[in-house]
Amino acid sequence: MDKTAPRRRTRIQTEKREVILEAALEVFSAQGFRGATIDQIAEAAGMSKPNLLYYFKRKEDIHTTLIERLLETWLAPLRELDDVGDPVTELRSYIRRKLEMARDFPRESRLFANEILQGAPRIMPLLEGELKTLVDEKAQVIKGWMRSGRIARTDPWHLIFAIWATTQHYADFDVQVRAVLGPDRGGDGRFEDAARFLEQLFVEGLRPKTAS
Amino acid sequence: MDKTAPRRRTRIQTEKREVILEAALEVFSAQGFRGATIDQIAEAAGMSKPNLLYYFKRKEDIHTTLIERLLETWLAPLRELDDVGDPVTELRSYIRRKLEMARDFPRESRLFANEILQGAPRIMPLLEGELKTLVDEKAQVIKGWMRSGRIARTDPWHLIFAIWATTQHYADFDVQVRAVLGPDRGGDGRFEDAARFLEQLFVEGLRPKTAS
DNA sequence: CTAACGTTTGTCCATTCGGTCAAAAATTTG
DNA sequence: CAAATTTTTGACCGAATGGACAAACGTTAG
Repeated sequence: MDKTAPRRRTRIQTEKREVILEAALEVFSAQGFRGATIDQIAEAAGMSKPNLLYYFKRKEDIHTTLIERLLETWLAPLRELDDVGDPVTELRSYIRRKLEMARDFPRESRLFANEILQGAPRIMPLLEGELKTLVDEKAQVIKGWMRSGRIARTDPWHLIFAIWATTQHYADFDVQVRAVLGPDRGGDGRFEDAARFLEQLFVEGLRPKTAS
Repeated sequence: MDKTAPRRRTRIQTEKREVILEAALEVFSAQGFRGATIDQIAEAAGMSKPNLLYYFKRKEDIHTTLIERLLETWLAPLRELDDVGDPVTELRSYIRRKLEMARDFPRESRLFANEILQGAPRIMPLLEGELKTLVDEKAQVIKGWMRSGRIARTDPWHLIFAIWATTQHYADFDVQVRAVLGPDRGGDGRFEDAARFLEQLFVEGLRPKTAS
């Protein structure tokens, strides 16, 4: 008679858990795990602390749920990187998708950055497992492109790092980007400027064109 | 008779403050400001908490001192970016210097990243002031190079962001880089691989060479 | 309607944390 | 050496924080 079987989730539970996760994303991404308090999350979710703890037993459970869910969304663009079609076009649209994610989901990006910065205590296994596997796989695809001479020979792993770094920079270091660009250039247009720049950088580099 | 004049600093004070700052860098960079506790810093510095508080009245004072000091070191490579000499060489060595800083001072990089991620609450003025001024100035230098056709025309500000992002990535996301590269490729050689890759990326991009 | 189950809240608790303070110990100075 | 000053420490404090709990309140199915 194993009564520990996980009970079916109620409608209210489903909804409230969602509200909590949304609020927690806001707070965790801005304050980090230790910086965030349950009270802050509860207030952002519009409920009392004990009520929140009814849906998630521990603070860490919220964080874990958030990160697990995030990782899938986060890696989706890389998963889509495909062997068919023109390599330069493929990479260009990967960069574009990643930049759009930095624009549309900056909180998720910062949540992830926070976790990695602290040494990834809660997701180390995922990095060494799922993530590494996926990157290795895609690195092979890129290597194929290089072997067939359709893009320049270089290190595929570091190429992927460079794409991650440059795109996520616009989410993680947003305040710095805005501060440096100033009120005018730092406005909404900054993502389009970034897109144009990154496209050129990754495709052409900085070497001047020897006349057109 | 203003007796509040700052007393001369003792030898012991000078030394102990240094020990504390070193310990605090270790702890702050790994835990963030809120995540770090005075006890942790005190222990890392080999002294009792009240003793530490004798040298720095408040936790925030340590952090502020650390960041102010850091910013100078951090911007030094950019300051050196000079108008004389070959632009590609200049940029290449800027990238190399920044990458060396990521390798040699990863804790400083993470301290800075933590601060920016949390919205730069303690250094916003510096970003909008000193930092912006410097970047604007160097952007003009780069623009000059572009006008004279010695490097390709593109956005100098986003170019600087890209250099920051790609180099600091190896400090801030170190655990992820190691996890993905695995034990062999993630060893000491990863910075040289990164250097080679970044040089090629920024200079040539990915477009395949049209036969040599 | 009512019993069973799900949800919410007020209260409470132990721990941690930043910081204080007075007194002891060590060091410097005359 | 002795007085003055600096350094160190143990004990302590109030506030914040993660979490427990039982009682009250709502909802729903028979």
